Amino acid sequence: MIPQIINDNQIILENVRDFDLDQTFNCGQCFRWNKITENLFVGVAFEKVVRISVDKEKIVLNGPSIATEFNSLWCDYFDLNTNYDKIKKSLSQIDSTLKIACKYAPGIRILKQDFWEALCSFIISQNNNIPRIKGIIERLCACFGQEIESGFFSFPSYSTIAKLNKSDLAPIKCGFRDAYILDAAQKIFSGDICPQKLKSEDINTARTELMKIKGVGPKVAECTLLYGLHRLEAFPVDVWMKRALETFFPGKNASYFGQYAGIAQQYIFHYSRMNPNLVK
DNA sequence: GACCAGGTATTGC
DNA sequence: GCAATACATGGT
Repeated sequence: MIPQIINDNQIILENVRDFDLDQTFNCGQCFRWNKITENLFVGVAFEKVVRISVDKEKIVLNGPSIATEFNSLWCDYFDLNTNYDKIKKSLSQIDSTLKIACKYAPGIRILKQDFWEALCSFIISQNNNIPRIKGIIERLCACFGQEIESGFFSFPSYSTIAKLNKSDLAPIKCGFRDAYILDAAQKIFSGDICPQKLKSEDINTARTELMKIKGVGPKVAECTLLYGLHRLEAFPVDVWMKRALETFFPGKNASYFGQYAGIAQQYIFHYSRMNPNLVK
C-alpha cells in the first residue's frame, strides 16, 4: 500500500478493496466517527482529527501529518494490510448464513483502536444504546480531552481520568459507569493492567486480567480484546449476538467461527442489527 | 409509566 | 452454582 502524497496533510490510496466507510464506522465497533456528507466522514483518533472519503477503490485521507504518520499509524488503524477478501472467503466456507452476513456488509474492517479508548468506550456501552454511548464519550472528551481543532477533542488519557473522582465525572452523565471508568483508568495508571503485556499474553490470561477491572465482564473484556488489542479470535456476545446465535447458529460458540471469530462476529452483529426482524 | 439499551456486580436461594 | 435484581440516564 503506497500512498500518493499530495502534501503532508493529504494522501490518496488507490486499489483499496473491501473498505466501506458507512459499514466500517457504523457497525458498532467505534463511536467517534461521524458522517458529514454522503461520502465524507470525520473522526478523532490518536489525538488527530481525520477526514476520510472513499470513491470506488480510491481513499482520500486528510489530517495533520497524515503522510508522515501513514506507515506508522494510519495504515494499521484502518487495518489496510489485512486481506479481508481472503478472510471473507474462509468464513463463507464455514457457514452459509455467515456467508450471507459477509455479503451484506463486505466493506467492514476492524479498526485497530487505542487500547484505553476501546476499553473505556465499551465500559460505557454496557446496558446502554449507541446514540447515548456516543453522547457520553463526546462529553468525556469535551470535558477532559485536549481541543485539537476547534470543536474537536482528543480522547482523554487514562492518566488524566485516573486523577478524577465521581463528582468530576458527573457532567458526562454516564450513570453508574463512573466508578468503572475510574477503576479502569487507575488500574492502567498504576501498572496493575499493562496493555503491552496483554498484547503478548495468551487470550485467556488477557481476558482474566481485564476482568479484574470493575465493570468489565466477559462482554466488555471481549470487545477490548478485539477492538483495542486486535485479537481477531475474540468473540463478543451481546444481546444481538445472543439472538443471532440462537436463530442462525444454534448450539454454536466462538470456536465454530475459528481464528477470525471476531471478524465473523462483526459481520453477524451488523447483519442482525440492520435486520432486526430476522432475529427478534 | 413501563420497557429497553453492544452488561455487570451483588444478592438470595 | 445460578437465577433475580439494582444500577443512571434517556428514548420510545
